[in-house]
Amino acid sequence: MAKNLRMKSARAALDMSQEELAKKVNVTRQTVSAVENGDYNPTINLCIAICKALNKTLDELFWE
Amino acid sequence: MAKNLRMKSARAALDMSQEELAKKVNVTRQTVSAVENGDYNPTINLCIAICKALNKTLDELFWE
DNA sequence: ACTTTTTGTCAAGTATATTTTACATTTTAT
DNA sequence: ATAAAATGTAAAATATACTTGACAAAAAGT
Repeated sequence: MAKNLRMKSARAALDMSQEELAKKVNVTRQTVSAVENGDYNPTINLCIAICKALNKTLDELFWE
Repeated sequence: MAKNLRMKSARAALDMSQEELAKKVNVTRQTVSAVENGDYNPTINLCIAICKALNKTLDELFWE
C-alpha cells in the first residue's frame, strides 16, 4: 500500500507526535506509524478516530 | 454499533442485492450484511471498495 | 558533541475481521 | 397460495489488525 502523506501532514500541522496521536485514538504508536506508512489496512473506526483527532474528514484523509 | 442505513439506501437505489455487492467487492454476502447491520467494524479498504461500487464517497456512507 | 525525543521496524502474541457452511425468516414475483 | 430470491444469523475456522517489548536510527534541542 501507499504511504498516507495527507495524514502525516495533518498531524504535523497540529505539531502532534505519533505517540500523542496514538494516545488520543487508543492505539499504539506502532499502529499509527504503520497506518501512515501504508503497512496495513486499518479499520474504519480507527480511521474515524484519527480524522476526529486531526480535525479532518474521511474523504480528506482516506479517500483517493 | 448502529445500522448503516445510508449504505443500505445507496444499494437499494442501484437495485443491487447484498450478494451482487458482495461479489463486486470480493467479500461474502454475510460480510455485507454485517456491515449494513453494524455488526462490526470493516477495514478501510472494504469501505472504499463499497463506496466505489455504490458511486459514493467515504464521507457519504461512513462519516458521521 | 551530547541528550532527548521521535520515528522505523521486527518478532511473537492476542483480538477481531472475514470465511465457510448451514438453516430460518422475510420479501418479491408468479 | 406457492415458489423463488433476498436477508438475518450462528458456530467454527482462518486471515489479519493491533499489541507488547525491544532495539536502532534519524531529528530536534541544548
